[in-house]
Amino acid sequence: MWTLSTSTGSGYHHGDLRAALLDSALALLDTEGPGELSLRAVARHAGVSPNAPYRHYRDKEALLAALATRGFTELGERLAGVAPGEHPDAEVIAMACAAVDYALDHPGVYRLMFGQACSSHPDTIAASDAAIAIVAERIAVVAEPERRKPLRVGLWALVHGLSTLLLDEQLGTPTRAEADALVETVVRTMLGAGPERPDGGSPAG
Amino acid sequence: MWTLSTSTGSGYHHGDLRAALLDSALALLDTEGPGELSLRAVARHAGVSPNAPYRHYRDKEALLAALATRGFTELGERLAGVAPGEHPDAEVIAMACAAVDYALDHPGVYRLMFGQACSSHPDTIAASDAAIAIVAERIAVVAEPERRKPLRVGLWALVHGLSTLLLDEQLGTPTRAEADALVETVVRTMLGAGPERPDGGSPAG
DNA sequence: TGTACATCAGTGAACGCGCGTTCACTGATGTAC
DNA sequence: TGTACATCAGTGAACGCGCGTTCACTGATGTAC
Repeated sequence: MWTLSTSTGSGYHHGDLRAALLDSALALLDTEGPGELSLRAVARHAGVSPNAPYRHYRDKEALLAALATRGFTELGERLAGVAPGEHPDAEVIAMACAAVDYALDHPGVYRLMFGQACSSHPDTIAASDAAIAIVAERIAVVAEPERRKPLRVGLWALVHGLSTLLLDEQLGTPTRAEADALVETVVRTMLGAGPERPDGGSPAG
Repeated sequence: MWTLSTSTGSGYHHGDLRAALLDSALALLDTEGPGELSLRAVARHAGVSPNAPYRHYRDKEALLAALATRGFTELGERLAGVAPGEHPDAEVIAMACAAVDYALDHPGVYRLMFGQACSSHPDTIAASDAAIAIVAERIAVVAEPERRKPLRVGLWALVHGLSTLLLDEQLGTPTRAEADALVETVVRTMLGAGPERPDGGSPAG
């Protein structure tokens, strides 16, 4: 089952354990959340002995860093994939929804990404910076220069807050559709745009 | 040192171990963060044998719940203590700062309070609801009815997002004063009020 | 005021557990000839 | 095409650790008489 990425399938040699371990870690993380994740459990899930991971990652921290890096990369792709809308505010709202969706799709990885632990690894930092840059770039279009920084931080905080509150079930247990609708309404309200005004309008502009 | 709360001070009997354990847990939690907190470490910090806590708390979870409950109560007191300002927006901003300050003062407890783990205990839920009610009450003054819910959720998410991003050092490592200033600017910007307009003005009002 | 005793609130040793990590080893792979 | 062998990528057992929790026990307290 893991062997489809290469031609080998002997059983003793795995094929692409490095990637399979990341997949396993991701699967476990989205069930349990980081902190509970153990390297042994990852190996177990990948069907491999407890120390096999050490052939591919220096230690547990290295695997977590790789996971967080992959997370930021995927998040960045989603953000970059948001279609440029006719109205800048709609675009910002769509990006907010995309980010929250990512968090809801990958709770454990999301928590890992924004926890304190993983800020150290250079790869992770680079991937994180790249994702942030995508957002910053688009916000620059919406707001006049001196409002950009607070708006960027505020949006980030708003989205991150919504994500974690939803993940931790502090906003009830909405369906995905309900959660998306909530995020849209909240972001729209906070941006000062009316609930349904199509052209949004730069707040206090 | 722990015995000042009662008259006993023999050494064998502690005096008020129940409260001392909470104090120890709080101290440790603010250093390390939850998840790393062990019951044994709490007992150690309180200068007591590993199983002494079981005399006062059914298990580890019960102690954590008590800690989270205390946290919500203290947070509620800070929020309630925000002086009613002349301008409603200023009041909301002051409450946001108070909440972020609480998080910065008690990182570990804050993380515990808003983690998934502690939402189960009824006392904790009650304390949490009380704190939220305080905020909701004041927001009701600022916004017209149909904007209240998104505004409340949005503010909560914004404040929670700022708190966790600051705690996890994702917004650099500002001093307390810098952090407060940032929070004020961000909240003001997100509310649509101009950076220095004294009367704030209900956004999009 | 003094003493017997129930109760309370600690101790210290032990349990089983899963963890991260290391060790010596071995099966599979692929390359040189 | 066949074979020897270095290298790679796994195995299985073991290490020491700290954990949550339980057990039997004991020192201190306070109350009844």
